[in-house]
Amino acid sequence: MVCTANDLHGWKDFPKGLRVLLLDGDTSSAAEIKTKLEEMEYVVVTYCNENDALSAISSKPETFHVAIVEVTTSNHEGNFKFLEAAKDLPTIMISNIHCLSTMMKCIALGAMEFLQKPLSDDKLRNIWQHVVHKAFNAGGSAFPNSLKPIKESVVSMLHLELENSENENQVQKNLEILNSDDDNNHELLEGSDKYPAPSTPQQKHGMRLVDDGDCQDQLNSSLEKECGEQDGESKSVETTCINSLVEGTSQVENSQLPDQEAIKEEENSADGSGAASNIDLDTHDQDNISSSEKNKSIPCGLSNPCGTKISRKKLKVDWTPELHRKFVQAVEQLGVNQAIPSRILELMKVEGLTRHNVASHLQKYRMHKRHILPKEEDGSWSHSKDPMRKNYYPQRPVMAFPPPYHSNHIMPVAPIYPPWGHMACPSPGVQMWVPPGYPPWRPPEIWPWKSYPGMHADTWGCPVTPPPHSPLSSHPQHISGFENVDPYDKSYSIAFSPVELQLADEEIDKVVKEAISKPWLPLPLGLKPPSTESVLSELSKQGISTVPSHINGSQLIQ
DNA sequence: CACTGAATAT
DNA sequence: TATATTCAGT
Repeated sequence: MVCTANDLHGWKDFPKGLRVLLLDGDTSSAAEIKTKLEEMEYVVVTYCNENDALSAISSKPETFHVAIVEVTTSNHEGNFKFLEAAKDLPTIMISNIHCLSTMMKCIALGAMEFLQKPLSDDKLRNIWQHVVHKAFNAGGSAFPNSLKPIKESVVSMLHLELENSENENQVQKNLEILNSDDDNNHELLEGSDKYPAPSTPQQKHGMRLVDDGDCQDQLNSSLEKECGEQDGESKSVETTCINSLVEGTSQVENSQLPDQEAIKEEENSADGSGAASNIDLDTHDQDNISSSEKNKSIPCGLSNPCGTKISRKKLKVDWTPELHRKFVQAVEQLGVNQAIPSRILELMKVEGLTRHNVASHLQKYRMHKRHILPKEEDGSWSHSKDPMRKNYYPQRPVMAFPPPYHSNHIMPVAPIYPPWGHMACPSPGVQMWVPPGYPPWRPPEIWPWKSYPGMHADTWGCPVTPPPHSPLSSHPQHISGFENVDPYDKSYSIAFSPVELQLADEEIDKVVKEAISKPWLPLPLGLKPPSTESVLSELSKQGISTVPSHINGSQLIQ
């Protein structure tokens, strides 16, 4: 298996958001540390006396991942108390005092580390390592729930290393040991957890083992995923991890310089379109030695002696928000009915992306647009659970932009309805019938897709322009064509309000057309199939005098 | 043959 | 689940 971005996802983001309890009687020192930590994207809660801190951890033991506790000559009894009370919380003692016995006592009582003030940035930055350490060493029932995701994340990564290193027996052996050690003994790595973790815990042993060029692309795309939105600090943290993974950098703290290469490479690949970044999906010059035997590349696939650079299994494309945004943009530019993989591919201009990749993604995209994933089949849809949804109208089908509008940001949709508009743009979510009791349409932003942090609500591209009106506000009464179609309108399932009644005619028109174009779908409540005459009459009212020949074609299904 | 879109596999 | 791969149809 290759390094997937997902596998690394949890890891590289990991330090970010880690919750730190900071107990420091010296408020200015506390503030300084808090500031630093927050710059490093830790979440810090400061306490100035141990009682507050104690009550905090006793009432909500899962609140924090790690604690930093100051020891002074005057308060160390209290802090020792904290230390004992916070056995499950990786705790780092900090102090101005240089008393060996105090240090020893702290450590003996379970502190992970004893640091002298002033704290270096590096020490602070790496406190997450204690969390990981604890996550792997804390056993049994004492294992804090808050650490589980972290452990899972790391386990996932280690597992991945295992699979990636088939070509290195030594490495694999080490990893097996490491993996089998997950649950308890880490002598091999750390000696014993009675002793303080060094400031650079041995987790790096595991990381160092990852040495597979295969990861590079994926890592880049992972990087790319985050770069758009995150500040430099967090980037440096994550690339720190990545670098140590890829290059075997052992000193995590020092790895910021090498980072620049990766970042630069990525920046270079960013095109001029203004997109935040660009994926470098390279599908031709690397090998995946661990390619599966089942694949056609079968027998000589493994460590093929003949092939220096064999055609390796393609990397999974990670459809990052950015990549997806390009995709959606391309689809929108093309218009739904022109959005075929090859053209999307052209418009996306993403190197290495294949038509197949796009086709696959397009398939999924369409599936969701057709809300093929029926969830909430109960009646709960009528009263939106999502407060946003209420104000969100899927208003109109995604239409092609005229060429001048091909900018790289999502344009307000000024739909262009070609004569074949309603046919050309089935926009199934918009026009599809909804059986009674069935969720009429789910705005894309609440699709049950994996939601990327920072993924914009319109990332899935559909309603790019929130309608200027709510159903109860001044709704233009004479919108031509189908623009007024509002499949989400409650009028399908809920009593018509007086205002909504104004829409009724339009809705009926819409319904009629829908019925014509999709005869296989059930009619909405209370409606009978229209007669051909009435349909034609309605159409002519809309200025459509002739019914396109394909209007009844089953080709509409596609 | 090259492509699409759906089905199926991983 | 997300993406890749396969497959049938054009």
